[in-house]
Amino acid sequence: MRSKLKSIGENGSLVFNHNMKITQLGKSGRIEEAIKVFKQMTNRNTVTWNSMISVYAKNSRISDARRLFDRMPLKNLVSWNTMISGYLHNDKVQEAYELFVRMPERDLFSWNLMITCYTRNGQLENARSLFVQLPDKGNPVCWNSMIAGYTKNQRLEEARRLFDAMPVKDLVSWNSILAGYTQNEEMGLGLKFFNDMVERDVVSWNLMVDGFVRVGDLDSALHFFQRIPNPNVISWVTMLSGYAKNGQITKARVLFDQMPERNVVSWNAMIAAYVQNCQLDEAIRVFTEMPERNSVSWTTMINGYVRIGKLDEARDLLNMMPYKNVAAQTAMIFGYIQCMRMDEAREIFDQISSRDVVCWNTMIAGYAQSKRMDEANRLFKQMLKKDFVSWNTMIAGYAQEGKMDKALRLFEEMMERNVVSWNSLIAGFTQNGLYMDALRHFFFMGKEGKKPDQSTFACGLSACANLAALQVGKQFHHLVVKSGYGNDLFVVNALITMYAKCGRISSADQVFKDTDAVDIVSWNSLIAGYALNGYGKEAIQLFQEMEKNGVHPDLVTFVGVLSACSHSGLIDQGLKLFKCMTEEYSIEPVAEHYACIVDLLGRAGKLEEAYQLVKGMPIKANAGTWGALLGACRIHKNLELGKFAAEKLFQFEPHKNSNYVLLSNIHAETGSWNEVEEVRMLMKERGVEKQPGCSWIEVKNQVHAFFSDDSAKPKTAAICKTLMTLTAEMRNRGYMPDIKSSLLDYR
DNA sequence: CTAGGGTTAG
Repeated sequence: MRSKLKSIGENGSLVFNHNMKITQLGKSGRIEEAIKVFKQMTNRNTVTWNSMISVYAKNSRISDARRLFDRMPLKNLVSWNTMISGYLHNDKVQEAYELFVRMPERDLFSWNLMITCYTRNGQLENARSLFVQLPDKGNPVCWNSMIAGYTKNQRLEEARRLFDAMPVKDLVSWNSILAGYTQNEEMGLGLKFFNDMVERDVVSWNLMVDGFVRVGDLDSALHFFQRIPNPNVISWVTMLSGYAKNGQITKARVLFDQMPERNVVSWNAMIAAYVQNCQLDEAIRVFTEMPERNSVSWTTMINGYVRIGKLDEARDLLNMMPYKNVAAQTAMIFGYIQCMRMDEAREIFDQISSRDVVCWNTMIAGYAQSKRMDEANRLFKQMLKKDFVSWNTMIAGYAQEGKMDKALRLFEEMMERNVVSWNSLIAGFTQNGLYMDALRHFFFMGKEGKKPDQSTFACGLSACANLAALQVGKQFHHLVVKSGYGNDLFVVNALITMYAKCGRISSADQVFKDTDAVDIVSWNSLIAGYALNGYGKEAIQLFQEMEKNGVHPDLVTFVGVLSACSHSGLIDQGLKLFKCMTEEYSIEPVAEHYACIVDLLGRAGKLEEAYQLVKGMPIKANAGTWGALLGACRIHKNLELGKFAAEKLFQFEPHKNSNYVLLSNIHAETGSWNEVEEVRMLMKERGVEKQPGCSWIEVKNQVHAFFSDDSAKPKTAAICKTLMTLTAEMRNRGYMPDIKSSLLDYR
């Protein structure tokens, strides 16, 4: 009897030990070893099965977990909860709910797992309705899950309302609200809340340190870190990575050396710190030194090599990695995409069995960047779970291809849109010259309650610039200041360009002067603005001022300053600057520079020289270059060279109406009417359509566009009548429109 | 063996 009991006891402790071993192996990702232990066990108990289910689930092998769950001999409540937890960790909301409904009895774990499952997948309304049904409201755990769900979705007010209504709050409740503030960069509110807390633990302190790191206030972060009564590994790692993110690698290393205890995360953080600062030699040294590595260690190293373009090293590491995971494989895919090695990227992608949304998005983005939208779309359609990034990548991809109809259709199919969705669409319209659509959607965005960010403003301003819509542009300016983007350089530079293109160079200048720290793009924008408005000398002065300020001009600067010379007829200056650009600044001229110089020489009557320059260009001439030459030929009525330039130009832009008009005008002005007819035939042959004449005016801060064939537009008749009255009035006052060119402009 | 707040990679 005694020995029998002893043997059961020994067996029991053996099972217990094996169960522990399975869990432990699962936690370090050594799933194959865990399976081996499980299979070798002769007497498994329910906990054994539950442990193995959990191990499978946490290593993204959810179908294996389910197979075990269905096969196990005796399920208890924990088995059901474990399986639901598995679905929670694998974002399978539907499957979790099916089990939740079917299970014989539920405890607080079951309820909380299901609620968390909903909140983690953004289904807050479903979570809420479960929470309402929850039988036991006395326990704070489900309340806390709801609060975290709301804060993670930026719904701080609703979180706060729940918090205030809680019958019993524990420290986690307090910390959840605090996390809402610190993680959403509301450090003013966060600090106040922290000070009001009657009790704090190390998590509260860590949240404060993390919050200050997020807003870039490292001094405050350090101040709080030093005041933590009992800092733990997480406190140290948070501070360390705070330094790393801000490029203070030395301080990060000092912290690492001072750490009283290190776990694998501390080592990983140090690797990440070196990777962020592109010190791969140091990173690999830490990687080699560390006592044990996990998948994050490997992924960080692979990503580090990818970042500096050392793909072979990255691939070697991936091959050496004992348990490859999606993140590491995705990092490798990303690397191949960056180097345009799409086939190798796809090969890895196809090998991955459990792809996550990041992996899919990376591959789709690769195809979008390579302008292979059909392949991107094929993958997009195969995706079961899409996030904002998936949709936004597709929208931006279509926009980049100029297929705004497809971009818009996807945008409208989206259930919910974020700022990036709006920005992708609006930027697409702007880049494709559909400025009115860009502005329209900017205002739709406001109606949907989405706040524009710096990128939205930059795109909107660019649309205003191209429409010369000064009044709307000014409104944008006010909105920009009100929204706190007045010092964002993308916005500032767009403002400069907007004012310049609207002919308000003094306003552009004012914006430039009012900005604390301008960059080279600001200088370039202002110089180009002066050039555009015919202020050649001022543009050159600004260029010299820029040099005095120690800002090195780039090729864009010279496009601006050279076009200033060509617009203002500063021929010698322009040629001198061109020489200076190549010789002193060693900037290789691009086609835009040549176009300016051709224009300059043309205006000076040096047509032959201009032609020789184009012929001698080391790079391929573009439409702008030939266009400049053609324009010069028109001024000097040089038919021979004009015809030649036009032929070249037609190769680039065979369907651009204005090129044909220009050539036709040369013929007409030299009296060659037969050739005028020939050009007309050529256009017909090539199917060149007259681009509808387009004009727009701003009335009461709204832009109204008119097209010459736009008779369908309501009120067009009325507008035309008014215009005729205006024209008559102008004529009465002695204005004679120049209709010479219009006569040649056949329809 | 299952749940709520804080760290490292994507």
